[in-house]
Order: sequence, then structure tokens, then C-alpha cells
Amino acid sequence: MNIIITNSSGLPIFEQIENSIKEAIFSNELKEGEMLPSVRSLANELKISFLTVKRAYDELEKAGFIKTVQGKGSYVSPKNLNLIKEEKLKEIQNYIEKIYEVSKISNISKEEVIELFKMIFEEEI
Amino acid sequence: MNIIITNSSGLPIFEQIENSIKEAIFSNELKEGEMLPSVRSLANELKISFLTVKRAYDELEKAGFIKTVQGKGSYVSPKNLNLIKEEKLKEIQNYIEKIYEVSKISNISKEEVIELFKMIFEEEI
DNA sequence: TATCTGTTATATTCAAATTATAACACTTTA
DNA sequence: TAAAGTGTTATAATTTGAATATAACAGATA
Repeated sequence: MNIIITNSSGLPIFEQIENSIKEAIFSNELKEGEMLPSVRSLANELKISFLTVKRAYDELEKAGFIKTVQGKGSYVSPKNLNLIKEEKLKEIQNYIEKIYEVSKISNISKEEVIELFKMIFEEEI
Repeated sequence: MNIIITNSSGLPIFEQIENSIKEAIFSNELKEGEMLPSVRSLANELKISFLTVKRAYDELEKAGFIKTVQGKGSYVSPKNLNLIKEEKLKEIQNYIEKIYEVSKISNISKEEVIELFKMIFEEEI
């Protein structure tokens, strides 16, 4: 799995780990039932404290993405990814609606918004 | 003026004040040349330190929204439409960045986001 | 039993935000 | 001109969240 943590991201480390693992689950790089790296091994790999990894795992469990069993490890939960994706699409739709409102009120053209959109989405390389 | 500060917002107090005042300026509730509450009076009203209010005012001045004169007070600067537009563009940019994060994590393609974007923006044009 | 797993408790470090306090400087006005 | 408003500055302390270090504990499994 490809977990990269940066200090320049603005996000705390435990959230970066959370996001990386969510991505891996959505992309099916981590499959249902698959075991995640142990808190200690991932902590060693990333050269951080295992408590930070544990915190990320705890949040992921609370959100229903993984299930942790003492003595065994953490496993990807069976999940209806389509359902989650629908939720995320709605979330995105809400953001776009807000953008629409702001742009309308401030006399910002659709083209200008598209320009920003391209800038941010094509940073990806 | 209606300044509400919450601890649940995640934003530091000085930023919440900044945002409230920007809103008031955008909505013309605070008009050009109008005097803002003094740092001490607003601090008393919100039951916070005047230094926190000062920090908010300092940032607003740095951004060009108000002008502070020692011994007199802080005043709303003459409206600069470009400044306001820049501010709104920043707001939109923040939304797009959030969309980018959500879509990346949830494996939602750029095309799907564009689709939503078109739907919402072409509804009323 | 050894060695993996996760869990818990305690204390510490660190940075950013916020506060408390006191003194100082400028403006207005009674 | 003195008083009472403004803002300014400096210093130290506190608070909070994130992250760490360490040690001890508990369950799973070969």
C-alpha cells in the first residue's frame, strides 16, 4: 500500500493515513477482509509512533471501513462502496451548488470556475 | 453586527471574527467608512481577549478590507470590487479543493464531477 | 512458550491559539 | 489640559490538539 505522509499537507498525520487507506479501499487495492498492516509495522515503516497509526485505525473503524480484533489485527470491512460513493457524490453536488450560488452572486463566470477547476484537478500529473 | 463564535467550528476565533466581518462588508451591513467596534468593546462583548480581536483586525487590514488608525479606530475601506472578487474566487477555490479531495479518496472520476458541474451550472443559464 | 497482534496508562514534547497584564501612544472632547 | 476613549507593544502564561516515548498488559496463533 502506498501511504505517503507530508508535513506540508496541513492535515495531521493520522488523517493522512486515514485518507490513504480509504483510497486504497475504494480503488480495491485493499480488498474486503484483507488485513491491514499492523499498527506497529506501519508505524515503523512511516517512522512515527504506533499511537498515531492506532488513532487512524480507530477513526476508520468508527467510520465503518475496517474492523479491528485484539490479538489479530485490522481487516477491511465488507462495505457497500456504491452506497458510499453515492453519498460522496451528493457531498460533491452540495459543494458545486454552493459554488454556483457564490459565482452567481459575485458575477464570476462559469469559465472562470472551470479554469480553477482545471488548475486544481490537473495538478495530479 | 452579528458575530457569533463557536468552539465547534474548528476555526480559530480570530478567523471566525474575520469571516463575520467580511460577510458584513459583503452584505453591506458594514458600509464604506463605517467604524468597526473597538478591539476592547468587541472583546468584552464576545468575552475574549482584545488581542484576539486585534489579530482579526490586523489580518483584515493586511487583506485590505479595513483600515486602522491609532487612537481613532478601525474603518471599513472603500470597496474594492477586485478585492471582493478575489475573495470569492478564493472561496470557490476552497470548495473545489474539497471536491478534489473527496473525489480522490472515493475514486470518483473527474468526468463524473464535470457531469455534476454541467448539470448544476446549465440548469439556469 | 515465543511472538505476533491490539490496548491502556502515564508523562512529555511541541506548536498554535488564546489569554492576562501592564505600560505606552494617539485622538477626541469636556 | 485632563480624562476617557481609541490602538500598540512586550512579556509571560495557559490551553489545546497532535504526536511521541515508554512500559505494561491482553488476546491469537504457531
